[in-house]
Amino acid sequence: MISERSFEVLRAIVEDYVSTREPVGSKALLERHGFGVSSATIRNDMSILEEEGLIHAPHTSAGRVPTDSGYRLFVDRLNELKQLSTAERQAMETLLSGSADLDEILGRSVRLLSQLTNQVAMVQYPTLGKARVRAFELVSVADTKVMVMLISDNGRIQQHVVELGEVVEPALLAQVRGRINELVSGIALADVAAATAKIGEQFEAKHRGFVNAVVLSLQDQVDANRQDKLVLAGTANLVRSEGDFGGNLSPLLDAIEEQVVLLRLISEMEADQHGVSLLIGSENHIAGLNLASVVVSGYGNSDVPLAKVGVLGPTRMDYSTNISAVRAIARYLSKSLGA
Amino acid sequence: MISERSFEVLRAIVEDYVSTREPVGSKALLERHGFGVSSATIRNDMSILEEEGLIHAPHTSAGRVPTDSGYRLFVDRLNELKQLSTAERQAMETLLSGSADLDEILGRSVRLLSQLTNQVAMVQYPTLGKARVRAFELVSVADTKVMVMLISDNGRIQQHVVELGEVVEPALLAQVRGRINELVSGIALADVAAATAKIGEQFEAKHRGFVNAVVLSLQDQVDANRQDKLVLAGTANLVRSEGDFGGNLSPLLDAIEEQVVLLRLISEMEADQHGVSLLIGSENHIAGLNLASVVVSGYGNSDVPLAKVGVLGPTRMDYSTNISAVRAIARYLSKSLGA
DNA sequence: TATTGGCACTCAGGAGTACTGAGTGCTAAT
DNA sequence: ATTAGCACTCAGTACTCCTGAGTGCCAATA
Repeated sequence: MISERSFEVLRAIVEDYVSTREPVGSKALLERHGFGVSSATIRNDMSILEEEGLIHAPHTSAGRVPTDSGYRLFVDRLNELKQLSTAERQAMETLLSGSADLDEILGRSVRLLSQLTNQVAMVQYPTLGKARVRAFELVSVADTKVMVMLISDNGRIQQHVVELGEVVEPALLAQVRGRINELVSGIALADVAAATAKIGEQFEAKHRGFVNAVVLSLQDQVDANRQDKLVLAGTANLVRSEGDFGGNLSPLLDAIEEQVVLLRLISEMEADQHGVSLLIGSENHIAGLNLASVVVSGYGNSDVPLAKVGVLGPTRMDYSTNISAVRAIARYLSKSLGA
Repeated sequence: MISERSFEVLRAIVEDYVSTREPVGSKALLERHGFGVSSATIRNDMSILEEEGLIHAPHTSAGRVPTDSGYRLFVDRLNELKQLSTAERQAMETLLSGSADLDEILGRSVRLLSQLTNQVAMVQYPTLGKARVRAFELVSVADTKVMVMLISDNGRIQQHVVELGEVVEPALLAQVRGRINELVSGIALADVAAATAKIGEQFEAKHRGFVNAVVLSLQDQVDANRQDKLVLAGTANLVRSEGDFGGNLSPLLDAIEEQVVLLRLISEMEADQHGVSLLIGSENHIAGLNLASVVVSGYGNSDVPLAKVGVLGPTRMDYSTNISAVRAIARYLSKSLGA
């Protein structure tokens, strides 16, 4: 077990390294943080930390840099998080004010989060989980096109325009709309496919093409909830911290385009302290992301998280700020969507 | 006036420089393109080109690099564009197949364009121009929330969820919906505000709050068409050609986040040859974009363009490929949205 | 007049060398 | 357990030298 002071030294190293981006040496450490001891003592502590694998010297005559384990210990012992500034709180308030639909809420949140943290921010679309159908709508948008809409009781709206290839009379449209609504209103999304499976039979043969097209679109929309989507913002921030990634951003950028990888990664993360979970550097097992850290939190109406929100950045990030920003945004999302 | 061969030399320099990223010298030029002359002759031609300001030597003992004017002349004399490969055509076909709503079409197009060109692709949302209202819909999505939808006759759908702060009965909802529809169906978008201005008066006082909230949202949506939006894709590509921007991407990234700047830029560009217009390097007068080129084309139902689509990249780009890709996507968009 | 071979000249970029100073590890003293 | 002192290491910088790709010019040629 390392001593209390040794840990303080680790903390100081992490903080200095994060803010200066340069390996920190024993003397510089003394100047910035007034430990009541000499540099030799610090050096002893540092050598202990190095034995424990918490810090590491890039080369003999350089200072030390935290290892992934070092960051991990630092974070695990992080007891007070940096507070959001008043300006930041204000931005949150403004954001909160205008009520809006899901897309807009997520879009704004993710942009705000990326601004607060200067990292790449990501929000996962909420899975519908146990959500139920509130209403089904069918709206004519052109002679041969209808828009199929599915509204869930958590406020999520999905829609899709279907090309029918034939003109459909308003009366029939209304009839189909009514019939499907009867069938699906109030049932769980998971049951929609079963409930609508045989609806075609209830209509005359010549209308079945149309009815089936609509039902198919409806089922697609339900399915689309499973393969959830990710909204990203602030990719530009990656470029600004290119140095921290060894100048090689390609794997990162690829992972970002390949949203699937990120999605799986964040879905598998379990919340720990502060309701936030993080993966530091090589703790994630994705090739090319070993210099990156991910901070995520769940959000949702109750204690059951609907989905995740978080940031991605270099291991050399300001964990304290980022954790509190992610928490704040998660709280906001929970409040906005939990209604 | 420069001779025919001198122009061929310029063309070769542009092509070689674009593909190798290195200043091209007289000897290298001879090897790749078998001009029937000696390197000394080429050098003479090059010195003419340099006098004309079409090429430029980064330093005495280096080869030549095209200047902005050089690229410009090259592009203006570009008579045959690179054809899309069959694979690329196929991708377009696939894209074309699934019919979809506006967001989806634009989203897919912009992604495809960025893949075809390896540049940052951008599509401007179509302004509605002379579009008319096809239908107005009011859908209840939660006890105190309704979704206000506006469907235009060019297939564009806009929607917004409005928080009412009170529960509204379905009957009233239907009534309002019907009334507004009567008022706005078929009229030009520009006239919506006028048509709905006094509708509140037609309802009982206790319902006016609700009615006005709905009408306000409707008017907002019409207004939103004026301040058009831009969809971007492939920002990551910028990073890959970082070298061409002198390693300083910040102004570029800023311009991209500041969509306004880009929007103004592309709106002001007038189509020239091939229906495509381009700004090369310092031809655009935006600080920080002087190493970037922009290729845009209008798209729309008839000859009247609704909006622009294009790519942004380093001046050292493959203009031929990019121009034809932009044209192809513009054609596709026109076809998809012109219906 | 246009083209060519030849030659002197230039200079970015790579390789080699020396120097500096931040930082370490160790040891003996407190 | 802490400290002062000291020898040692080595990344980064600065400097020099060298090479070779590339140019510009000129006199000779077609």
